[in-house]
Parts: sequence; structure tokens; C-alpha cells
Amino acid sequence: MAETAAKQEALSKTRLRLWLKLLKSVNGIEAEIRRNLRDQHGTTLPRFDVMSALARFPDGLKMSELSTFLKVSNGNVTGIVDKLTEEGLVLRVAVPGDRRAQVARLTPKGKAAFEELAANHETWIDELLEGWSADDIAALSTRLDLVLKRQSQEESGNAK
Amino acid sequence: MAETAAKQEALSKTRLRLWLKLLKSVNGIEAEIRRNLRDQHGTTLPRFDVMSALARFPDGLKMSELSTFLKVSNGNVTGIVDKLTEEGLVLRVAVPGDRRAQVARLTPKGKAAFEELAANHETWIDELLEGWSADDIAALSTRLDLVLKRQSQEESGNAK
DNA sequence: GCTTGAAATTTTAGGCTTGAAATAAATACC
DNA sequence: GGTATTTATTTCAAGCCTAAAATTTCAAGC
Repeated sequence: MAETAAKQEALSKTRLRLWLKLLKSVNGIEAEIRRNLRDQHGTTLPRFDVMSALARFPDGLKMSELSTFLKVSNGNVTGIVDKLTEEGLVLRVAVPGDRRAQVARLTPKGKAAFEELAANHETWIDELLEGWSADDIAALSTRLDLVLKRQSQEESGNAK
Repeated sequence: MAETAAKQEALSKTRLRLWLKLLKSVNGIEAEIRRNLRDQHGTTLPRFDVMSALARFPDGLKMSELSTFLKVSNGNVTGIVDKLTEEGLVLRVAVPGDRRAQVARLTPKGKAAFEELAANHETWIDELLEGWSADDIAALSTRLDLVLKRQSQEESGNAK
């Protein structure tokens, strides 16, 4: 039994080291994407994320749906959509029958801009994950599902 | 050859999907750690990161060493160390022979506070990565080394 | 029709982050 | 010794982010 406890202890340290490495890797990739978005396109990751979400829903998303989907605060989305709207990339559309709500949608200009961004984004990721085979990816994907499952359980547990 | 191109195309999409899943998982874990630090200890991740770095270097780190190590800006570290200093967790020590530089060190109080945090942190990670075996971790670790190697190469390439 | 509570959104105060400008001190060169 | 460059750090302006408060509208119950 002493051996088991010792192994558990070692596993805990091993997991911690992996987490730190994982965080470093992901932060590094994210930093490069932010850099590319800024230097090559004059935009930012939060703006890209909002446009990406809206691109998936051509009929638009309510502000609250957007913030839930992106897992950021309502107030945060307000500011980003404000900017994108000023630039003519996003449009706020009134929801018929509910004067409280508004739907944010990409304009044609916004859609075109996003498609350009998305194509480059995919290329960047492809280069950054160079050397990852389909098998590598499948293996990691199933491990990540464990983490995501845990997270979605927690969410529903925290729901009021 | 058409098949090869098609496979490449598919791999690119697969990598993109993995990246999105990886990002979601890591962000979820990070969010929980931030929540725990705030709710259980009244502190934040950036503060924990600074204390963690200083804990590894008992003789202290210069402000610039600290920002390089943590990969954040100089100005950022200034503000965080300011706060930690006000609270008596960190000390700024003059560097003999260079009146420009200062070394930040944990105070005994800071060291004790960090050790408490670090122990909990390890437990949180252990729970969040529940189900990850030593073999899983070893496999992922070698894949991540690919990413990290690429990142360190880029850094040295970007050095002036 | 009023009132009460819930829902959608914006506003606000405060912390984190960056890149760039400013300051001050050390170093190198002549 | 004097000037220019580099180095260490802080300050600053602006964007991002959150949680909480405020605002407006809707919906239910009476």
C-alpha cells in the first residue's frame, strides 16, 4: 500500500508538469495567432472569435447567446460588437416581438473579411501543429474529451 | 497525387478541430484555477505565476528576468510586484553595483503563502486531469515537445 | 390595469495586458 | 573626460475582461 500511495504522489507531480507544459504550448500558439492577426490583418483574437461565432450562425445571434457561446461576459461582447459595428463588419438587428433583444449578424463585408481571416488561421494552425499525425490527433482528442466532459458536468452542476 | 492533396487538406481541417478542442479544454481548466484562486485564496493567476517564479529562485530575480521568464511585458510585472510588495509578500532588493536594477524576492510570509497555494494548485490539477495515466501523459508530452521546440526556434530566429 | 419578478442588454469600476515613450544609469568609444 | 548607445525599469494610453449595478422590456398573477 505504501507503494500505491507513492505512485499516486508521483502521478500527481507528473500531471502537474504536463499541465505546465500544455499551458506553455497553448499559450505560445495563441500568442503567435494574436501576433499574426495583429501584424497581418490589424485585428485581434476576441474580434476574430466574435466574427467566427457569427459566421456559424448566418441568421445572427442574440448578444446573450453570443456571450454564452464564447464563454465571456455580456459586457465584454457589447464592447467588441460596438467596434465591429462601427467598422461595418457587424450589424445589430432588432428582434421582432422583443424590444429588449438584438441580434448581431455579419454584414457581407464582415463575412468576406472573416473568410479571409479563417483561411489564414487554418494555415497557421496547420503549420504550428506540423508533425502531428491523424493518429496523434485522435489519441489526444479522446483524452481531451475526458476533460471537456468533466467541465460540462460541472457547468450543469453549477446551474441554478 | 490528387489523393495526397485531399489527405493533406483533410489533415489540415483535423488539426484545426483539434486546436479548437485543445483551446477549449485548456481555457476551461485555466478558468477553474482562476476561480479557485479567487474564491479560496483571494488572489489571481498572474500573482500566483509571479510568486511561483520567485519561489524557484530563492535569491530573487531582476524585474526583467521575471518578465522574460513569465513571457509578459516589463510594465506588467511592475504592477504585480508593486501590489505583492505592498502586501508584504515580495521584497525589492537593490542590486549592488547596478543602481538601475532591482531584484524581487519572496519574503518569508510570501514563501509560506506560496507553498500553501502550490499544494492546493497541484491538487486541483490532479483532479482536473483525472483519468490521464502516466502513459497518456508521456505520449502527449513528446507531441508537445514538437510544438515547444518550434516555438523556441522561432524565438531565437526573431532575436535581433 | 398594476405590480412583481425575470430577462436582455448596457454601463461602470477595477484589474490585467501590451507596446511605446520616458527616465535613469551603465557601458563603449573616441 | 565627453558623447552615444545600450540596458533596466517605470509610466502611460488603450484594449480586453469581469462582476455587479442600472436600465429597459416582457410576462404572470391578481
